[in-house]
Amino acid sequence: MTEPGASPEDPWVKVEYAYSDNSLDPDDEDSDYHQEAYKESYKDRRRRAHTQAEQKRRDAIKRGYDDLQTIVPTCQQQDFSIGSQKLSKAIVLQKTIDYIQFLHKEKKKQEEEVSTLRKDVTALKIMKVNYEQIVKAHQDNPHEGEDQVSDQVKFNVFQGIMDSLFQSFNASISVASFQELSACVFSWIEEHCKPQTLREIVIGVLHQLKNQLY
DNA sequence: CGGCTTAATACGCAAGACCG
DNA sequence: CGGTCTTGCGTATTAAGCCG
Repeated sequence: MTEPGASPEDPWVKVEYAYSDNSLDPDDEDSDYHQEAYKESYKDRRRRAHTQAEQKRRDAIKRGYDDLQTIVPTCQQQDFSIGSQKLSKAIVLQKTIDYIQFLHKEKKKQEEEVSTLRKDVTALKIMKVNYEQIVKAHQDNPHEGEDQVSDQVKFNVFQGIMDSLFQSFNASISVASFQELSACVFSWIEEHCKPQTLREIVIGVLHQLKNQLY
């Protein structure tokens, strides 16, 4: 950076600002000896300053590698036959990359697990509501169900549910080939076999059968 | 006053020497 | 062989001076 007041035409004056040296007088411009000596001093000072700056830069890089080795668990594993050994920079970098990739995979796995657990919670909540309804129905009419339900009744319930599902399936899927059918099945399941939909179907079938029986 | 030029300085990289 | 140090070089940044 240029010091204020320094003339660009006279670099050695600028040097006086940047690297002041009491042993050399930059004002003594008549002396070639002093000029040369000052030039040399300037060069030396520049070189030293640069060397120091470079050392500082290397220190910063070294600190970075040391920090990585401290932070990354796979860099801390020790070979007990040798003891704690310093890893090369290349190895520290490679292990760091591997560790970051491992963390990414772990994160993805955990996100998938959370999603699955959320779905489980929803399903369990629905089941809980159903069981509570069953319990309430039993409390309202304690003698209902004491008679053994016949296989025929069970079959009728199952048949009613399946019939209802088939109607929905048949109405939503109109395809020309088996390949098309295969492709449609999953989207139909996702759309029409949601827990809430199934619950409504089952309730409808049970109501219908109940009316028929009593 | 804003844009351009110039010079000094800061910064970063790479090559080569050296060391353990 | 890997790390460190020194040094030269190129580029970016900054400040001063000049000019229309």
